[in-house]
Amino acid sequence: MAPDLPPALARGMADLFPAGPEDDPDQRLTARLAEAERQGRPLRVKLGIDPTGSDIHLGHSILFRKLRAFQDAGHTAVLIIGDFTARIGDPTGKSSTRVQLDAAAVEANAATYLAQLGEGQPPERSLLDFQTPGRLEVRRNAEWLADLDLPRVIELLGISTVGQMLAKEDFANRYGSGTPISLHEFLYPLLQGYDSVAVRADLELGGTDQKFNVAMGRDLQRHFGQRPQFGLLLPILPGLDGVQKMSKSLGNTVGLMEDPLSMYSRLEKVPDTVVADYLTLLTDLDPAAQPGDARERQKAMALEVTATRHGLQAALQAQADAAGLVAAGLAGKGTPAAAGLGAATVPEASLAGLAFPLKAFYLLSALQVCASSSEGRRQIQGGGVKLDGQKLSDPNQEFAGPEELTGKVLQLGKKTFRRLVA
RNA sequence: GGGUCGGUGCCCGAGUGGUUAAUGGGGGCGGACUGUAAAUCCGCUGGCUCUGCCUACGUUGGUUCAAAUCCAACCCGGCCCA
Repeated sequence: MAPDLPPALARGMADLFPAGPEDDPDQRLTARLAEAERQGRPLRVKLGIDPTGSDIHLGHSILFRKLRAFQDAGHTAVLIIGDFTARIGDPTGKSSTRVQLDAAAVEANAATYLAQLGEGQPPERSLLDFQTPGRLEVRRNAEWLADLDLPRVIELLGISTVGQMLAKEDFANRYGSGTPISLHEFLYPLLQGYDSVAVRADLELGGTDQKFNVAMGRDLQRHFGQRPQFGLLLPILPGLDGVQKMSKSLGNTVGLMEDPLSMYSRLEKVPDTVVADYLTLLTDLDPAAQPGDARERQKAMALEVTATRHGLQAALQAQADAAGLVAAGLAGKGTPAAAGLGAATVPEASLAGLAFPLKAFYLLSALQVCASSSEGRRQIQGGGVKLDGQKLSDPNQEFAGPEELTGKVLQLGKKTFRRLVA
């Protein structure tokens, strides 16, 4: 690793390659940075995302934060939206009409991604700098992948070998365990690598699981007569369980768009073992300078991460509310200070449009606090539902009209709250 | 293409004609406990404004009073052979 990479760029880094002689701009990122500065040319820093879902979570955000660090250092972020790769990446055979539908969904996802990254927002309030001229280039890879002709595809396939592909950890695992691997999946690393060729990347960012693909980009660039890119890899952020990676399908994520209270209260109970990682990867604080007490360290981390998204004011309010809820809970009686909760931190739920009289379990599903009315029924029977601190016991309890509920706080478990409004 | 084994609820995995949304584990949710955590213990874990009614064991048909369990075709996958 280069010891002299600026701290903002080096922070949290898991791997940087190649790492050859210190003065070789093709072998050493610091030398390339120095060269770029001499030439007055920003580096082109590539980050690819596949718009396969609609929510960005903190696990994704560490890469965007790093990309932002390069923007702030004066370089050009090349954000590649994998609208083409996201489509072909789907599991086995979809009909062509299905592919068309997917294209629309992919485009919709891409739009929500950009919005979550802060498109249209001033730089200080968004994850990426969308406004400073020359700092951001958003590209879609269908631009150059959709029209690849067969000869070119065959050329790409010729650059790698089955042996190389099977050396990739993911493929090796699946092959070894008898899990299917479709042939087109072999094309994936090649297409991602071709993205680097298309945008003439100097550097690609990715998680450590991307090493193979980033390295493939280097091979392809060399094949097409370009200077191979560097690869800067960041760790995979552990999820809220502290064990597995943060991933939506594992349900251990914190969404970028979550309200301050839920963001804070989920973060402050993350396992001690990952607090340092979160501090390093999600904030600019010095982990070593944090409180020695484990609980205090959790709180400091949760506060700071929440503040990076919602501002310090909202984060402090969320912290106070979370503490208030706990205090009320420990007191073991009465409302968890429904009135004391900061209005901004408790999401509102509208009663408008509901048909009265309605039963308690139906309220839960109608407000989408529970996934189904059956689940609502079970939660009430399980004693997990409170209205203004009063435990509900009968799922069939009826409310005659909205006035019985308006202004009250509906609570499911310890961390889901809805302020009922007309 | 041939042979063979297999496709069960969020995941893994029992079940091989007949009370029952379908053993068990994981995960998830709720409760107790606690540092709002971990560990542990308990409950829940298909849907429906639900004392009942629906839909479920790859798909479609068939046999039977009765099928996830038997038969046929088809779809999908692993392994071996080509």
